[in-house]
Amino acid sequence: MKRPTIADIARRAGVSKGAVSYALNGQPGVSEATRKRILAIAQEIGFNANSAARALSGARARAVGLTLCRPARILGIEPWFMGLISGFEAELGAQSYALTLQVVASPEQEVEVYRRWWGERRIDGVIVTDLRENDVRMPVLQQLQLPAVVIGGSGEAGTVTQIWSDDGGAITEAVRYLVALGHSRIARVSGVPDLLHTQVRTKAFNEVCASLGLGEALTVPADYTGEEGSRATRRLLIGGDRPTAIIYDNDVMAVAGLAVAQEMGLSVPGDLSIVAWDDSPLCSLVHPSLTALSRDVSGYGAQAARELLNAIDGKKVGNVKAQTAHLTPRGSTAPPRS
Amino acid sequence: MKRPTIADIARRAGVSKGAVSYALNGQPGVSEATRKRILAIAQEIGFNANSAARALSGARARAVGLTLCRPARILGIEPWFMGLISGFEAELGAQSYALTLQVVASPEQEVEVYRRWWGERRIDGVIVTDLRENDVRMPVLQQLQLPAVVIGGSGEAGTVTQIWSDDGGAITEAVRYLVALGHSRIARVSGVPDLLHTQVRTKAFNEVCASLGLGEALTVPADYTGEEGSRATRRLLIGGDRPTAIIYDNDVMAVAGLAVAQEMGLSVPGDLSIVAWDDSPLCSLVHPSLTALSRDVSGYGAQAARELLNAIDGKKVGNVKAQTAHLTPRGSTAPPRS
DNA sequence: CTGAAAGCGCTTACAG
DNA sequence: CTGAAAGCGCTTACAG
Repeated sequence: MKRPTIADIARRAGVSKGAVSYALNGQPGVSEATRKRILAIAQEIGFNANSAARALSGARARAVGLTLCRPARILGIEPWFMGLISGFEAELGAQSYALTLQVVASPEQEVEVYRRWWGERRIDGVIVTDLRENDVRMPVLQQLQLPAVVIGGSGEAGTVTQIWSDDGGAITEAVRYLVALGHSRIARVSGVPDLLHTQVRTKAFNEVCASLGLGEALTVPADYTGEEGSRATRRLLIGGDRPTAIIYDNDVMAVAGLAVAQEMGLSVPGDLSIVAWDDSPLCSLVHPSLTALSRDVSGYGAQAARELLNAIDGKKVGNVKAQTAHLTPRGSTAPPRS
Repeated sequence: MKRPTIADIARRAGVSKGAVSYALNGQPGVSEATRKRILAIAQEIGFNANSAARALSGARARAVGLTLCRPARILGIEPWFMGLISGFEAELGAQSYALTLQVVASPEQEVEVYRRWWGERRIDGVIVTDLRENDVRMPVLQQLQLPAVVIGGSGEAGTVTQIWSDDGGAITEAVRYLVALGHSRIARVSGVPDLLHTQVRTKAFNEVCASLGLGEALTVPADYTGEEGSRATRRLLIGGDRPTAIIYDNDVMAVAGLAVAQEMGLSVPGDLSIVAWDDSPLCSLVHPSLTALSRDVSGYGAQAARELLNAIDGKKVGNVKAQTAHLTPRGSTAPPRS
């Protein structure tokens, strides 16, 4: 059961190994008839080029890396990453690129993994998520000259291709919608404050609240987990002048917030309106279903993969703006009961 | 910025490349002093062995493969897979094995991916999930002699190492608990009926219901998605003689079922008790929190990875029984309101 | 204990 | 259009 090599094909076709390589890779240097014959033989014997040999002789590793820096307990229920991953796959699979995954505990570990992967030539590029202010990974990517694409930056020009979306615009739309419904006390439960896109959202939230005369814009920082989402929600609802609407930075915290409201005997949306970021099936799973800022997460992932493949091919690309999330009203938002 | 090779180390240490290789891999053939010197240099210049070269010269690819055969929309919210993945990682990372992921649409595609990966020598083994009756993947694994470990089989001896858990025992415990609370009309919403562990659960459910004299054990088949979970739940609750308790084969469907009950004006647990399989943070996220059959999913994954590494090392291992899921009572179960 | 060399399976200039 | 050969960076028998 030895796995077939180009030498086997060459022997059966009566040509050199070089010719087989050219034929298989669609390079010029073999006649059309020979190419056809070689391809037929390869097909017949179930040939797959040894990826190690290929990578070693200067070609690509044909794999890209993704590190996931979240504790296991949150990774599991945040639909966001799996949505991204299936988007990557749609694009990578088409080009038979593999996706190599590693779960890490900190950005420092991510850096180590990047170094190791790149040193081992195990991957041709990486997809970077959760960009932070002064992110430790960026100088390393630059130093290693590791092709990369960053997801979730602020859109500011940098040294690495970014896929970003106008989160500020999206949150502005959400606030305007709530105000139109009659809300004036609108609070927000945010994701990790270090993340760049959290900062973008916070800034936009503050601005729109100010411009609409809503007074102080209250953002309670959390970390995307259900536990922190619950805690932040309780903190907001316990006060005397409690908000009539809360915007959450992800769907998991919004669902947790809904549970807290129910547990406190508040009706949603009667006493409290809820808006979730990152619409996912989770938002439609609960009762009432959650109004959400929707975007095509797997499309976003596919776009990122496409840009990364371009970067690997040496095509320098600037930042790419993805679709802005749009509001999908569902059962969790309504005029406040006065 | 050329990446360093063993030749660079050999030159700096004044030894041959062979000596460097022995030193780096902990093989005998170099003196302790030389080994130390070589390791220090490798450390200093940030050497990582080129994985392609290593794999090509007969060593391992140091990667294992995992295919995920679920539509993107469900993958995203099912905590199960991410839990498994983080378990794999805990074990693989420690041995610096990489995890290669591919999302596929069907078992037939999984077979193709296995063939390609193995042909390319891209991976040393695969983790197989969602075992079905007469699974098309099994003969291929055997034919290719591809090291593998199967998750979620029935525990019957086969040609491939299995990690399995006693799902029958777990569901029996859940039914007994509900009966002890006073329930007699207990229904179940199952996962995909083709899957072996679904069949194991169904059989055990039927048996325990019969042995406790509960009459016909009603299982409505679904597919793990929220949509089907809702549909199945509606179907069960619409009838005249509706169940007072429902056991769901995963957490996502249980959450959907809870929403349906709420939407129909039924109180949980007053009018309906709910038990979810696969306890995950999702179960604690909703209100009321869901009673669940818990197990350590990422521990399960770690165990699977460990067995796979053993299989790759040629150690033949029999089936491994993992911890049986145990009942974690929460707010969604109570005596039925009569 | 160490060095020189073959070989893994490809790709790719270089000759014919 | 095709063949013969070098080379990618390791590992591993084989001599010394």
